[in-house]
Amino acid sequence: MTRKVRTRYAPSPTGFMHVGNLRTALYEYLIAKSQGGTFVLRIEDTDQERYVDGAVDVIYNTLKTAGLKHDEGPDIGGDYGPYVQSERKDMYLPFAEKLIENGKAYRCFCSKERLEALRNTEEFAQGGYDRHCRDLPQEEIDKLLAEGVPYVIRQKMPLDGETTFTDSVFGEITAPNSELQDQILIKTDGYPTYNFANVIDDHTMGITHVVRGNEYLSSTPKYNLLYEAFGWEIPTYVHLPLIMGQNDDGTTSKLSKRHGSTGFEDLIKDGFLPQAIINYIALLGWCPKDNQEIFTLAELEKAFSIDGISKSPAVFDYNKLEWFNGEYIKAMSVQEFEQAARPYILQAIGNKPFDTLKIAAILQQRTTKLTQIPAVIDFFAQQPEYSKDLFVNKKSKTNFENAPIMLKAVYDELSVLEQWNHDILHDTLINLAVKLGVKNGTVMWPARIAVSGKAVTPGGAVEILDILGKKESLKRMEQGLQKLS
RNA sequence: GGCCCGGUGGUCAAGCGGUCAAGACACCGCCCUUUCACGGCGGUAACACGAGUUCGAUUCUCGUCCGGGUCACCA
Repeated sequence: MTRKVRTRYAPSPTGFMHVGNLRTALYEYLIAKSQGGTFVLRIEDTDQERYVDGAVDVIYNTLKTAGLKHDEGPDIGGDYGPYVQSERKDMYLPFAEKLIENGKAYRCFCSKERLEALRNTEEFAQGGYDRHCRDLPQEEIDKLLAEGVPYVIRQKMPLDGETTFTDSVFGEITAPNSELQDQILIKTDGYPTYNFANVIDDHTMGITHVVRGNEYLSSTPKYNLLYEAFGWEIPTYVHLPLIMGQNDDGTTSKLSKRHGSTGFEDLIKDGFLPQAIINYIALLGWCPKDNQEIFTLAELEKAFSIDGISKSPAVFDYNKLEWFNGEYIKAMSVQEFEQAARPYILQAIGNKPFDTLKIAAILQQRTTKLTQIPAVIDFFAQQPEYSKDLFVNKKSKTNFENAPIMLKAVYDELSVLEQWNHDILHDTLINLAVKLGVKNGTVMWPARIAVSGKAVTPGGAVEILDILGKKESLKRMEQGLQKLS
């Protein structure tokens, strides 16, 4: 009971890290870390046909950028290796054969053709495989074996009664055994099926908490029967509520690509920060005692507990993720933000020699997704076409009468400036407003419109002038004056 | 369809027999302000339904309805 906690993340290398999987990985990590346990990475590649080259790297990279450091795994080793299922291939068959000896499993020689034909019957729709080979006479088995007929090994399920197990999230769950099919344990290619390999690996690797998505809840009785058949200690099951996506018609279903970006990489490409993603999905299905929302990974490791996991599925909300992202962006130092934003800034300004740090500074407080950046600062690189109506603004008390006057005044003041920096620009313009006896906005607005050509910009007139530089600023103001005349 | 699970505002959610039913996102309004945003303040909005149990049900039980998951030599 006091065994040290060991959890495992066991993805198959498909080349794509779904946020549902990431969240599972996160929770396994947190369950282990919150109790001083060990987090293991195991690659489940028993499906040779689906194997994708380079997919394992996607897993490593994702875990790394997400900060989920595993304690044991294919790349770093450990006492329970190997950590790749294909490398453990030889250990599964003996376990299956032991089950045959105990009468808990049997060889099935049914051909794929027979199974295919069976599949189209009413009978199969009702109860699945007809257990044709379940009670084959020994001599028949020997004969088929001698002939070299390929076979699979199936689990012999109890025909009646029921199986009960306890899940630490969902509580006690009972299912009738008649629902359980004689599932395949070892395929004709000698590889174990996922379900079988999973049990063997989890046990031989000393996994104490089996954490996985709720979609496995209904197959858990089969797992339990396997553990019992071997006489092994049953692990603590932790089934996680599913992450759903909202469909166009208002219904929800398991989050998939039709709902938008669902891969970790995709989300990053969309401009989300790894830590924001982690923080958000941590709260999708789990709630801390005190309702705290912003968590560092380290804080999560402290606060996480299984009893805070909820039972009902959660809809993935891009809005809220974006809010988290904004919070993380605001919490960065300007330097950090500049670094994260740089590619997007450069995308907009190209090789123009603007100060990216200054641009980052005006961007930081109003950015919630890095991908928003290019569109809002495009005017730096090139003055957009704009209507002179922009010069009219009620709140700033500007109109076609005073706008040209203000702009000209600004132009005159700035054109004689020896130095060009934020503070000087700021003081000059504020003083100008005082001198003219108008509110700040009345001189700032026309200036900002003239140099940006946009009604909405990150930063005010002063910041933009500063970044643009004297020459470009004056040029744009001249054009603005022309437009107004 | 069988089996399993779930059902508190649009979304995430607290609640675990007695609350005016928290909080966050989104939305709306006001304030601040050289635009937008940020920030501050405030607002709209929920216990699926019906029976029980109980002095008292969002909370416990059952049924209904709705939603989801699962039924492969895929994981």
